[in-house]
Amino acid sequence: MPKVGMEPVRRKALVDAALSVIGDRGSLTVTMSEIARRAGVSPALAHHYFGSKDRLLIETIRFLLRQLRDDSVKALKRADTPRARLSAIIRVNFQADQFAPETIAAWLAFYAEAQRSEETRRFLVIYARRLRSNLLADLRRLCPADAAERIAEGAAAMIDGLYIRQSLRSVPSSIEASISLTEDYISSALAPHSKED
Amino acid sequence: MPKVGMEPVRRKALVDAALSVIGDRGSLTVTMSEIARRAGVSPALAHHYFGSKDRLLIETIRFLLRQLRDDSVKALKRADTPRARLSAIIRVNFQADQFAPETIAAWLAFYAEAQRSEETRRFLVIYARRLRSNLLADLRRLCPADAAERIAEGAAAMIDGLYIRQSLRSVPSSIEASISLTEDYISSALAPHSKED
DNA sequence: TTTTATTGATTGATCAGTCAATCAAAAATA
DNA sequence: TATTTTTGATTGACTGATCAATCAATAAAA
Repeated sequence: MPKVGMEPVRRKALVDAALSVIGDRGSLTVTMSEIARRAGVSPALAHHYFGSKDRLLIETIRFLLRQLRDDSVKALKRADTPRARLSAIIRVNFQADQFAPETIAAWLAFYAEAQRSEETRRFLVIYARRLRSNLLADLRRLCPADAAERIAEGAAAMIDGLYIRQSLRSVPSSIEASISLTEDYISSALAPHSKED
Repeated sequence: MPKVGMEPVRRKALVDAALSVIGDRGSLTVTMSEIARRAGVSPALAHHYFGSKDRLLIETIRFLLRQLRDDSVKALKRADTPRARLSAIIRVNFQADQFAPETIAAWLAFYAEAQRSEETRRFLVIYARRLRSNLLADLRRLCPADAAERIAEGAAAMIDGLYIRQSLRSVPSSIEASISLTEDYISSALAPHSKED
């Protein structure tokens, strides 16, 4: 089996496996053995490539973040008006794969971890800021700066809140319902500033 | 020392200690020894009274929930108009002690735990439903039923979202800012339904 | 004396992390 | 081309630490 060039393959497989195990378990208290087993390698190999469990977990959250960023960039490219761009941002956050129970569980686990790990916290702060500033950029074109800031703050909070509420699987709020709730918030918050009507 | 009637005293001390340790650590992966130490007793005593770590944790979240419910009941008693009651609900959720970093960390930890523990999940679902139905009751008096449902959903999500965003301590959003953001959401969502203007 | 409160000592399980050894491909050499 | 050397990939077995849970023993009240 020892073919050369396995490193990137194994790293990817281990990060995928970590995400999958974390999603299933809904917690970061997963063992290296379990992750390695799902990736089809030995626990020792996971340590070989990542050095420690913490590093593997950090790489895993970076992966999650990168994916969301890439999706955002792609979606924003397809939208032209400020209002369409706002809708695109909302849609990306509630995309099917983002809204899958395992993905939500993983994000939640990382939020909890951020209370202990400074590095994890930094990554999540990056996410929070990015969401806020993406919204802000387009809102500024639709209303005064101070209103834009408030609406961005509110919309970001609503998105995160719909997300966390979804994690309880209590009121099976659908993707569409979440999107339209956020859309309506932005629309009615913008209403007083719209030129027409 | 063995004075009779210590059980309720110890139970309370242990639950308080658990909450405190969880808040500090920002995680449920805390040891019984640590909790017991903070409560000033031996780990064995904690097991004696609670049977297991899981039970102690469950009692701890029940305590958190009961506290929030009691505060809500008290606040609602002081408000008379529907709109004032809505404000009261919002204010309770952003109360100083609820918004303290350790409390937020504890809630977050329990949300993560809810992915694994059915019992923990049930408790959080109760919280989510209560918030929603408290809001709903008064909203129904201010707008049509379908709009009330949507606004309740949105406001609950915004509250939870502001909460989780606060946990990152990135944009030091103040209590007042969070309250007014939620108030504004409700006001502007209600605007189209208001009799005047 | 019986009951309640309390603990120290111990056990058994779980895990992250280490390490020496193996195996096979690739590169170097003959 | 054939042979040897080097190197990357991989693992099984092990270690040390941590921790939940148990239990027998003690001490003080009732």
